[in-house]
Amino acid sequence: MAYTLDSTDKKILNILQNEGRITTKALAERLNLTTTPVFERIKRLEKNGIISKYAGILNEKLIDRKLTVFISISIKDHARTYVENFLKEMESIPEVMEVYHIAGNYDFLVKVMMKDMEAYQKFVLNRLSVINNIDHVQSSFVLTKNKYTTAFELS
Amino acid sequence: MAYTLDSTDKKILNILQNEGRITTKALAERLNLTTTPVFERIKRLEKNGIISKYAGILNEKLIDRKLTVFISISIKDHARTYVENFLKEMESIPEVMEVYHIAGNYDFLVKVMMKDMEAYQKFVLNRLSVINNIDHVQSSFVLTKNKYTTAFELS
DNA sequence: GGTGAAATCCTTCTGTT
DNA sequence: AACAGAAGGATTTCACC
Repeated sequence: MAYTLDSTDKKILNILQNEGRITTKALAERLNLTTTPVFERIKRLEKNGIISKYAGILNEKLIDRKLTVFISISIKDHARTYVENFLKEMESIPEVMEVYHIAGNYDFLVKVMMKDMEAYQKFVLNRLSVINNIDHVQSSFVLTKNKYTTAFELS
Repeated sequence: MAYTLDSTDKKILNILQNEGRITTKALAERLNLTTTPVFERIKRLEKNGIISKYAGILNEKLIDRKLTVFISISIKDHARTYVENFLKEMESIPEVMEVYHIAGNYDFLVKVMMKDMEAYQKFVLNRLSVINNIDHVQSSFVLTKNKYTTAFELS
């Protein structure tokens, strides 16, 4: 790695991962430091890309995106152009939140979040099934989200 | 829904989802508004739980969590106590980032992020295989993360 | 690595339309 | 719903340890 995180960096990151809008001053008080070193450390962590962004996380139920589906997809032709075409297509669809190239029974795992089953049907019909390189598709519908975090526990 | 989001709310949310630490003043300037209405709208969106939190998002490669695995798990006994026991166990493991109860070929989808394959082996051996209600486990190793966003496109 | 202080900028509230 | 203005805080830089 470019450099190592000391215990103060880790404490800062553990807090910022869960309270991204905390003031530097409040963060400094929790660590029993003054604002200057904390300010400088945060700026450094941002500049080095360790903190890649700050995200306001919305409650999907309250903005009418109640349906989450994980779609396992295998493709027929694994030639580069076909794979890139598939990925470009997925990239352009706003309801597609995540796309992973995976090793295992399928080639890709795709997470979509949408309003309801009708929207999902339309997505499959109009966006997925029109890609003619697709071999097999298996949809896993999320019944409950039992755990979800973007925060790593740094120690 | 409790109330509807107007177009100003949506613009605020679209920005805060991607720039969670932006100042109210800078946000207001982008919308050609003064700080007061923007400040009040943000507070309301937070209070109503539409914005559930602000998260600093870290680059997993730079903090030594290069391996992501999606684990599909089916359980033998679906009695409530067994399910709750499984979920409690997953909840307590920091490398487990996400757990979904799903409908489909498996019962649960679990996302873990760890240092390397050795750490994953230890996780399977010491945390997963000791749960004796587990029937079948299928691991999908992430080769590349092609798309990842926590932001919904509100319009 | 850290502190303290000063200038600047932002937040937050009140009064007004 | 939004604006303008003001007081109190926070950010950011700088000199110093």
